[in-house]
Amino acid sequence: MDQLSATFAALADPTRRAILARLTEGPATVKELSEPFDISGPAISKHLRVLEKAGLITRGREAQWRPCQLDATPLKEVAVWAENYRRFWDASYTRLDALLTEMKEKER
Amino acid sequence: MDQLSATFAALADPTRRAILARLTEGPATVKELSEPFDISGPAISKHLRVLEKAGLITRGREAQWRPCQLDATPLKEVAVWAENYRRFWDASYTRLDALLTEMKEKER
DNA sequence: AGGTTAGATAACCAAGTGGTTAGGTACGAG
DNA sequence: CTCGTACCTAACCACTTGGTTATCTAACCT
Repeated sequence: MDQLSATFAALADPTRRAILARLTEGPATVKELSEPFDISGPAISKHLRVLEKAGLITRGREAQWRPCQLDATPLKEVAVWAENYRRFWDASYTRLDALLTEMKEKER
Repeated sequence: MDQLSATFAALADPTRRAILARLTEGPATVKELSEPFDISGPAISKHLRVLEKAGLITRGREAQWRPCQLDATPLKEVAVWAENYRRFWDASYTRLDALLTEMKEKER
């Protein structure tokens, strides 16, 4: 699986997006991350492994804790990818397109 | 499944992203879309249904053809979502953060 | 040494995914 | 009317996913 696909797949789950959102406030242990959710520890562990494989988090070691930290670099690729489609949703780009078409019309 | 999750899930497949890329050049029939890929028609049909459910394409009817058209509005949500993480990857934002921290230090 | 806590792993399950082949529908052309 | 084309649905398969419970390791605290 390529990097971009892995990132999109990781982001497709609301729990994982919530974990990322939490990590914007700073590093957290697995226990802290699991607190807001009504699912078991192993389930969180799996989510974290998916996020780690996608390169969205890094994990350290401190005694019996394994603190997680956000790594947003893959999200830059996502933003860049999405931006390529801006002209298909952005009204001003649509107007620009219309203007260009009009100019071409006048040229003839 | 919420809208954003559906969009991310749809984008997690390279074939579907390639289909979207093709549709930026204008509408296309199912046959035309399937041409670049070495997979069966039904497989393409399934991909198109996923894209349609995610609101990324719309489909018309013209005789025996079912032309597909890009609808990029869900991608705007993706771009907005990703932008919220910009400060975690963008160097200039990091520098801004450092500046703000420095200013706070001086205040004390 | 013994108990508690943080976390990972294993084994399992139901549901979903991406692909296939086979067969059905709808339309245009001869 | 019949044939070919475009497309869909159905049934199936292997694999993945998101969850569970049970069990393990590692570190800390008495």
